[in-house]
Amino acid sequence: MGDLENSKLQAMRHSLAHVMATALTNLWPEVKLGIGPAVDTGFYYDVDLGSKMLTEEDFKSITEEMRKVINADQDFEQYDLSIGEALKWAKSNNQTYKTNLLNDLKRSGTTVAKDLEAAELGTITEGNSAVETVSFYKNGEFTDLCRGPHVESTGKVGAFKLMRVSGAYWRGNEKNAQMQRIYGAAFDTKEQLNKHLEMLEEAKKRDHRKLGQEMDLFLFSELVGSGLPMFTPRGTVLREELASFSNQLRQKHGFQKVWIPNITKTDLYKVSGHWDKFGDELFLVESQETSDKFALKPMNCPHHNQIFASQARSYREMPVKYLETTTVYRDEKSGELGGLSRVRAVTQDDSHVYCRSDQIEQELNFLLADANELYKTVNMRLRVRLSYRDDSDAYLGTKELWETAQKQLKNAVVKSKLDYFEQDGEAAFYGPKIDFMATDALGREHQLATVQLDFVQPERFELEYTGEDGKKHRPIMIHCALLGSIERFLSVYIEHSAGKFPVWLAPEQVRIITVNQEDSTVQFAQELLERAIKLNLRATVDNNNESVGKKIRSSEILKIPYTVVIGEKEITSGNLAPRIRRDMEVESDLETFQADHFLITVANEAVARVDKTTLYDGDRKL
RNA sequence: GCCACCUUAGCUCAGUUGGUUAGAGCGACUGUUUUGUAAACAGUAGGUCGUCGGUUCGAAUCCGACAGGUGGCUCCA
Repeated sequence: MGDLENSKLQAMRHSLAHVMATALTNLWPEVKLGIGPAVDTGFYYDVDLGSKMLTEEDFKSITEEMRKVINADQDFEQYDLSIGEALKWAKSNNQTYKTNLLNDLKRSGTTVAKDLEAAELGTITEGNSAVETVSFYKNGEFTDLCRGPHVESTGKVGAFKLMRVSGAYWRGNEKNAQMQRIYGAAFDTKEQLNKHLEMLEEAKKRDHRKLGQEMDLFLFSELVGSGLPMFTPRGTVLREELASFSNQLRQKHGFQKVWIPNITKTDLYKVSGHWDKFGDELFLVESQETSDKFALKPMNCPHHNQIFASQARSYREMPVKYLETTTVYRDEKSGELGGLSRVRAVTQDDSHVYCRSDQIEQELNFLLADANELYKTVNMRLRVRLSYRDDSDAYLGTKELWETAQKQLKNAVVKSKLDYFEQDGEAAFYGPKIDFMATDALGREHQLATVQLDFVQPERFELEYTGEDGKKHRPIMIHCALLGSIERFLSVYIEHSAGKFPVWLAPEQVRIITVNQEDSTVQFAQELLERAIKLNLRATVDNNNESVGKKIRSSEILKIPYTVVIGEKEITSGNLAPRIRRDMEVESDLETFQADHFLITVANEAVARVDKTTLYDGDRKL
């Protein structure tokens, strides 16, 4: 989409916010308006209706009122007022939020206007000079403080649908009053809107919480507590296959597995500096035997540092690389939890490199290659953001160190051929980083993997190695998680794949169904199962007293990739006609198999992590 | 943590304006059937209606608190 079209769409969406505000004012004249910008897929307006609580049932009347405003095709007229006059307008209309905005604009030298507000209000930030005049838009009887731009008239606003209402703090600050935010989706055409709504529908069908239950992957229990997922045998297969893939990739590059306990004395975090950073998020553990204070680990690096520091290190053994898939615990605020995407027990496929500053690039090459391979295998497009420091003093470590590190970061990324962009001021205070963005089958972007350089922890823990010169040197640390957190990754991946896992990840790869329960049939099925298990396949026999159709159905519901039916025919011929999950692409000559040939083919497919699944494509429903 | 909404059997859901023993489908179990590529038939067992408290002659239904969930906000990356 071109910039021009894009800005037209933005104007249209923003105009719809005004149309909605007009409708709300018509319906509830006492409404106080906050701000109403265009967003990604539509628009919203924050409003204060006093004690009136909007629900989705109000959408019908609001939408009808909006239709009236649209049908009246009122012109959007722009005019300027001095700040003083604008304040009078706000006061006489009892628009206290607008008064608040105008007062800030008046002394804009001191205003910290958020980007959204700046765009919405047209705050002139250059030179920090106070604003003297402000822009208004009027349509029909409705007037609003607004920079625009708008479409010419209310009749030209495209297709929209009110989506939901939720709470939102005035100016995004939790100390301020809470307003009601009404969201609408809006697009140029009805078709585009429908396509968007269809995508949301599809997303709902794939919701990992729904599939997690249907496919028996994971669960929560009120007795265990919120944000603490448990995984069934099926879900655990997914976790372990993913983790072992992620580990294998790095083990090929010299990473070694380590193991650490899940709790530690809090002193560890006083040394690392995390004590202050984590604050309330730290789960504290009380010892009944000693006076030591413990905490559940919220990250692994300080523990790993102890392993590194346990010996005198030579430059010859650098880099030292540790790997561990382990769970960290963070006490998130209750309202922030949701499904597997935000949990309180987070399993990271964590790794740490301790290296010399001249080895950064080489190590990054490895990690980028690993990330590339992992995301290629799970069929997600990857792009990266290089997050650098800016000129402020908010960073630790020398400028020279930052410069050489950032240069190596960029070299490695260029070499990896990944799409990338660079951003100053996005680095952590302790080092620059690479953030990976993975795009799922519905086009949504997720941040999963990260690679971060760290100049601070080696300092805090006084990590060192002896150089060629016989002197002590500080290593650089590189933190890396390829999946990020397994829980979060699964929340994304289950929706990405809609639960149609490729063979290597499928909790159950082959299901053997018997046509009847006669001894010969069951025995043949049992023997086939044994051969499958010898090939490390995850297979089961279903010899329940049910119709074949019924048993096929339950196999389909579990999205098992291959289902074979065993009856008279198979027993006599020794050939199988596997039923292949519908989304998988198959070469035509693979339709009937000699039994062992079939099992070996599937086993090879699993080992090679071949992915035959076809992903969602908006125009082609699967 | 804040705002709104939600919580009835393992799952998905009915349940009139508060009124006897709270229903259905799927699943589970038992029996009949011996099944050929997405649902055979019959029967049985499952619920202190999330928990605690209140209003009422009477509460799944009304009110409150708490827990859990959902959508946002804030946070986090």
